[in-house]
Amino acid sequence: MHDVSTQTRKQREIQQREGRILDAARRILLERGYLGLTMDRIAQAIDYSKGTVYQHFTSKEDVIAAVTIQTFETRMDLIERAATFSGRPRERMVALGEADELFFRLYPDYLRAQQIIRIGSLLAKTSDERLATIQAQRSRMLGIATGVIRDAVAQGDLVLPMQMTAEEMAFGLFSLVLGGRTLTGSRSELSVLGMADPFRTIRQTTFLLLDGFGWRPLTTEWDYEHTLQRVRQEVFPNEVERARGARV
Amino acid sequence: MHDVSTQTRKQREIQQREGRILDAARRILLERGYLGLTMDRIAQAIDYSKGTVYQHFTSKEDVIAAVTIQTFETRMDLIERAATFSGRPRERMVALGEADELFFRLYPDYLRAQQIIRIGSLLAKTSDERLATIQAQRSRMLGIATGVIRDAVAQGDLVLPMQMTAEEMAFGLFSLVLGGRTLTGSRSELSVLGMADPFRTIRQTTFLLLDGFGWRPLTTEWDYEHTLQRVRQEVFPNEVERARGARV
DNA sequence: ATGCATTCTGACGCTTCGTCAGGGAGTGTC
DNA sequence: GACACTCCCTGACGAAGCGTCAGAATGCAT
Repeated sequence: MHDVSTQTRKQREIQQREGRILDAARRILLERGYLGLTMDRIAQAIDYSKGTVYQHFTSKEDVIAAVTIQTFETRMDLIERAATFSGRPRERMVALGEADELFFRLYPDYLRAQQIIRIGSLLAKTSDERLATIQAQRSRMLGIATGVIRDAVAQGDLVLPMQMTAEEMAFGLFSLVLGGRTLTGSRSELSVLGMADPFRTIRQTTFLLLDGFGWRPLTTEWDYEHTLQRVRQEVFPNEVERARGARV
Repeated sequence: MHDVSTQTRKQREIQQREGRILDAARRILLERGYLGLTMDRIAQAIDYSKGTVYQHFTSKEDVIAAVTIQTFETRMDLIERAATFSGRPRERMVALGEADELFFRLYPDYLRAQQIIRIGSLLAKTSDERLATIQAQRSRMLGIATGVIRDAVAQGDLVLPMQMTAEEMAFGLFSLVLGGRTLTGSRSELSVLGMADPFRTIRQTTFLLLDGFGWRPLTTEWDYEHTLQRVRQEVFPNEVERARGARV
């Protein structure tokens, strides 16, 4: 073996380069879309040869997967912070929703990468390891949501309706949010719908779905707008500020 | 000008070929995914040269768009039939949901094509005319949903909650269904969720969302399972039978 | 048969992908 | 400082797909 510090320097350089690749990919993806993202372009952007890029990623789909994995960590960070919010379980669920809304406002490129990756035949081109990571991330996020649901049941705030499981309820909530974001993402669909503030609509619909679940206290019994204010001030003051700045 | 009937024969032939192209594309898309769909492959499948395929479509994305447009007509057909179902407005909304569920059961390839087309930079490669058609189709479908919502309001069964508009409510419903289908589409996500019957879960969640909207009669006041049975028997006997056969 | 119009074809140039033989650059040894 | 060794980087290359277009083929009219 040779000098450790030198070894490390090189390794650090490589590690760093991976970050630069992802940054470049993110930018290109946002500017030129999926078809505009090419390995040559990435290589040129980071001023290395294509072969070097291929030492980090097996394909351009693999790069995109890595982009989503990286950004997902930020997403989880916000969600985990939201989960620490103290209050009735339903208030914590509202906090989770707010965390995710802020996330999508702050990182609009995530949605795009996500949608590309979701296309079956593309995901198949990523490395197995990355695939497993994505799987693990999803289940981590799901765990937090079902956890809050179970807490609500334990506290007597919620009786699972129609013999649904906590997972099925979480599935419903995720569906609503994912679908809403997807529709929001394609400008043309929004214009058809003539929606002013899709984020607000998704939020309101989520509130009403929770009412439909019979999750106490209902919106008629509790001021969730106030809860929202608290979450924003107490948990996400910086993010709210940044989201205000970012035009989405 | 020459003989009209001959002219027509040729034109019919061309028309017919367009159908064959779409059929082939659908099949290839289902079997080999987006990346496996190539213009050469399509040409080979219909036993014509690539150039001929290009006389119908400008690009492979254009083909996919045409696939969705064609299948969407089937979707609209089911939805329009559902809209004729007589009953309280909420029952008609249930009928719409059932129509769409049957549609996705019967034509699973639609979801795939849809997701591809939704990716911005791909949609950009389709012809303007097709783009306009897609736009028109969406607004047609939206119109039916908002129509039912407005009927409910007119009949006093529904008071729009939280100052939402009919369009925003429709947006919420579409979001839920679209998101649910998307999650259902990717096997890996389902396995994480451990869902037995995602279609049922989406249906139940929709019911509960309508409850959340305060749309009378609520599930506690009315047997919508019975409504569902009626819809299936009275409007979609054939489709239900076919859906039973199709393993999705 | 001949001319004309319309349609079809596949070879072609171009782009991107992913690979890999060969050329550094850095490190350790004497 | 020379040499050997390892690790990393490079860009040229074959393969594959895209979209085009000059020319062949087909069908119709006279």
